[in-house]
Formats: sequence, structure tokens, C-alpha cells
Amino acid sequence: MDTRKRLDQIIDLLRERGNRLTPQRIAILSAFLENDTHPTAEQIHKKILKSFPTTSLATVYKTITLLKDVGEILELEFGDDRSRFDARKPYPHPHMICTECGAIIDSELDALDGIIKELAQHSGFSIQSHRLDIFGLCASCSK
Amino acid sequence: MDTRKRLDQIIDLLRERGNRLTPQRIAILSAFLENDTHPTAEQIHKKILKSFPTTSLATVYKTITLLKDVGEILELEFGDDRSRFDARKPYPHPHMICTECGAIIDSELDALDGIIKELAQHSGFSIQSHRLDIFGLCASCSK
DNA sequence: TTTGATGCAAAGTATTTGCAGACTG
DNA sequence: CAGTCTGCAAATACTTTGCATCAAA
Repeated sequence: MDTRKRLDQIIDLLRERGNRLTPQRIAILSAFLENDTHPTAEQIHKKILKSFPTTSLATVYKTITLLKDVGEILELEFGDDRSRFDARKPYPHPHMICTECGAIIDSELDALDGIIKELAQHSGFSIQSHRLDIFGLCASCSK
Repeated sequence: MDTRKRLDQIIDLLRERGNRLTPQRIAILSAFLENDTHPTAEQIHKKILKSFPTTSLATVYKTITLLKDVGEILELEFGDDRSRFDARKPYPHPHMICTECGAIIDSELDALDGIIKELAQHSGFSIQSHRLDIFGLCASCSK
């Protein structure tokens, strides 16, 4: 979806919920939507500081919590301490993580949902969400 | 595989590597192999304290690091801060995590390896490992 | 004007690390 | 006996939280 359109939609959503639209919030949200590298909280903070030099890292974290609550951002943890986030596609989809350069590449696998559903049914498990991470070397690092 | 047999194999492996077989190490390793609930480091530590009351949590962590290095334990992180471990099946396989009671249920999905391999090939990504986590409610919690 | 949001600093917490002494091989 | 392992405590580093102040509506 168009980034600008999505930004407007999320802003509307927050307004309807009664959340205040502070300039920091909008800047943080925009930064997440514009960045397709699955940034960390700190990377977003550094970016924001250019336009709002007094913004605190705590506010970035609080905004992330808000966005998680409304389902507009996905938190990705790969066991390297710092979380990375995906606000562009905040629904389950496979990620390929390069163990050399740290790149996180989005992927799509239409068959996955069906496979998982079937797998869960056998054990009476009702699915809420899922996550598929693939670790390895990206195209340029495997050369 | 038989737990006892696997314990002996890992002990042999450690011996061959020149690692010392201290009673703490063997107790920690046994505790992991006997426990099929994907325990945390602290849960194993509590268990060990019954037989070796002076064992420190640091030693548990150091042993976990050793077992990870030799590929005999898998670390599972679900974003709830504390890692959980799977020493019984230390190779990639799906896990179903109950968001209500916290249970982690092992699963098998033979087709997954092939699907992932195909997915990665399209993007020139070379796979090292993968991970599939399914979140939802287990059979008893969904009633 | 009201009340939620910000920003600072301090707290929180799983895991790691340094080091002296203990124990395996 | 040599050198690794243990156990203690301190350090680490990301994230959360408390609170006084600020600003959106």
C-alpha cells in the first residue's frame, strides 16, 4: 500500500481512539513507515532527532507500544538483544535474516497459512498468529 | 531417541572435545534432557540446586553456551524476556506456544524444509537454519 | 482548561564477564 | 600438576517506569 495513504489511515485510527497527535508521534510513525530495513528503536530515534532534537528514546518506545497495541507495527526479535520493527507489513510473513550483514528481507509464502492451520488442527490448537524466520546468508554475503 | 543413550552420546562428545565432565555439567545436561517442557535457565537451576546446592546460575548459563556451541541445545526466544531451551530436539522444528498458559508444544512438519528451500532459492539466499513459531491457545486453554 | 504526552533519570532484569579458588584429568 | 570450571559479584545493555512539566484538543 502507498506509504502516505497508510500514514493517513493510522493517524485517523489514532484520532478516533482519542490518542493525541503530537508532532513526535507523527514523526516516529512516518519514520517507521518510510524505512523498509526493519529498524531498531534507536535507529528511529536518531532519525527523529534531526527534526525534533529533544525527542527522547523513551517516547520512541512509548510510541512503539501504542502502535503495537493498535496492531500497526510488528516486533521482531532475533536473539541479538535489540528488537527490530516492521510497520510496513504488520502481519505475519516470513523473514530471511542474514547472519553476516544483519539484513532482514521480507518474503511471502501464501501456502504457509494453510499449512499452519492444518498443523494446528491436529492438536486442537487455535492459532492467533505465527512467525517464520529463516537464517542464512543473503545473496551478496554468500558470494 | 532414548534419553539415556543421548546423554551418553553427548558426554562422549564433550570428552572428545576435551571438556571436563564436572558433576554440575552432567546434572545440568541431564536436567535438560529429562525435561520436555522447554525449560528456562532458572528452572533448570532450581532443579539442580536440589542435588548440588551450591551450583550457580552463571554455571547453568555457561553450560548452556557450551551445549549451544556443540549443537546439542536449541535456544527459543519468544519475546517474553527469558529464553527457553530445547535439548531433546536440538534441530529446527515448529513450536506451538500457548499465549494463555505458556505451554510450548513440539510439532513436526516434514514439508517445511522443502518449502523454505524453494523460497530462499528465489532470492539467492543460502539457508543455515530456520524457525517456525505458532502462537495461539492450546487445546485445554481454548475450551 | 483538562488530561494525556513528553523527557529526564532511575529502575528493572535476563544474561555475561572477571577473577580467585576448586577440582578434573 | 596444569589448566579448566565454578561461584560470586559486578557489569551490561535494552527497555520500562515514575514523575514533573508541557501542550493537544
